[in-house]
Amino acid sequence: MYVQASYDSMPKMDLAAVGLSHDLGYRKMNNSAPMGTLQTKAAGETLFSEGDEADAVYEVVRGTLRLYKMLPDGRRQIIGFVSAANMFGLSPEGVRAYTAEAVSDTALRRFPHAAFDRLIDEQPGFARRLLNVASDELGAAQEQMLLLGRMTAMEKVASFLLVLAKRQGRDNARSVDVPMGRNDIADYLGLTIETVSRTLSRLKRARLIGLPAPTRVEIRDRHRLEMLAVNGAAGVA
Amino acid sequence: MYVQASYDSMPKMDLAAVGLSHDLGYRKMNNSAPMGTLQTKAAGETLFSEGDEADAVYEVVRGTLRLYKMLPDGRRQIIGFVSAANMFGLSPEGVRAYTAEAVSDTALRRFPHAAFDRLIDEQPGFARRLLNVASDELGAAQEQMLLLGRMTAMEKVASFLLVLAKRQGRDNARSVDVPMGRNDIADYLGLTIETVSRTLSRLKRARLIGLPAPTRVEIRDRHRLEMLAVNGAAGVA
DNA sequence: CGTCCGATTGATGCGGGTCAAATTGGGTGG
DNA sequence: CCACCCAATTTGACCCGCATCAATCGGACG
Repeated sequence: MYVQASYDSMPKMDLAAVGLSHDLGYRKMNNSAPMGTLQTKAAGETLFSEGDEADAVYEVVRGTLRLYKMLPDGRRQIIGFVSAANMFGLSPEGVRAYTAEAVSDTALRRFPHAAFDRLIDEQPGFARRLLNVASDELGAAQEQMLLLGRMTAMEKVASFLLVLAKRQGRDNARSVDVPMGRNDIADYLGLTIETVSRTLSRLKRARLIGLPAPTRVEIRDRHRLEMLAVNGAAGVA
Repeated sequence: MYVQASYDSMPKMDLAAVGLSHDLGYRKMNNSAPMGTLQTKAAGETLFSEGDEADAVYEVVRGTLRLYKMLPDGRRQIIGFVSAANMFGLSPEGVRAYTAEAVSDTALRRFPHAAFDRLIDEQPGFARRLLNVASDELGAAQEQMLLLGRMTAMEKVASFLLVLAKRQGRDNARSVDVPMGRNDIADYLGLTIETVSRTLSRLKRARLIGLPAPTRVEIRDRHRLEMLAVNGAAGVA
């Protein structure tokens, strides 16, 4: 399992949730042969649930997943969306802390923990890479805490759109793909679907965005949107 | 810098914020000689600020710190409290993502990143330990997202008290020390100080807790408090 | 063309924020 | 030991942003 380290221009990886991308080189580490087994999930299907035994890490090949936690009465908090070229599911203790479901049809590569652990021990630098990924994830989670705890609905929605855009972003692409429904957005931002919908409508009315379809947002005035992401509804009808 | 691994019964460590504790053995790793330089901060003093260059990791020897992020208009979200025997401040990219301030008078040990990185590379197993810590932190951050996004004030406060108790916990200790003020609690739970105060008062009136002093909470009915942490205000006057 | 499901829009209510005032208690000096 | 001071906490009155409840709306599909 020893391989030559080569960390440049490799697939991206997310450790658990939040959309940052990282190159880990797990592919080249196996001499360019892709390790891990491929599998698919149709939209809405569950990959694993809170409480399940955690015995593998996943890479998203195609599609998007939502990761969420639930309260006993059904209230749901989505802790992150994971899309192509990102990884998730690393949890050292044996039990899943959240559920993973396909938002759209997805293809996934599965890496059993055992193999992953071996790499950590045998491949110098690999662990540090993972650590960097974990720290970035942690940073993103902390950013989301600021959003959930201290931002208004308008700030939350504006921030969300900008993060989506940046994540997909060919730089300043006008059109952003929104694969998840309003329900998912609401449960990610700590709002209701009605508030998400109303807020998007306000942004549309103010001509900051366009909504050609529910799953597509056209950013018309990025600058003002960025102002809103920090200053709230000030300046929007 | 090579040492013999020995991971049992060692000081605890927090990677960034949230109160989980982990044994990393960084002390024994240096042949029992404590590495790192000692320093102190008086209550209210700042250790580092958001945006500063990150060049060290810290261990809390005595006291408690708050880690927080702020919006440009002054709104603050505390992302975690760190107390004795825990660590924080690991961030691979060069810039601090949050500010660290002393809640009470503190003593800290400072570990420059360079030395830490060397340990990661040279000490087999150390990186994996760190990774476990990071993953636990991430899990705690996700738990806090659920709290911030989907819990009521009552659930937030009840959860907070129970986490505090468990963290200090000689098992089911009645009396919990609350070193941080109402302002800090509010900014940690995404509430205002008035709401925190009112909620604590309700719990006191309902005889679930006692408040012998602002910095001390006596847990009188742990069971009902646990119910509240999940079911909200149902069943409290 | 009808059905269905997600999204939008409208009307109303409430949990928690805001503004303001009283209370408490720890620290200090007489 | 006591009186005072000051900051933190608590309590009160009121208000608002977002949730809730309730219709429509609109596009995809048969």
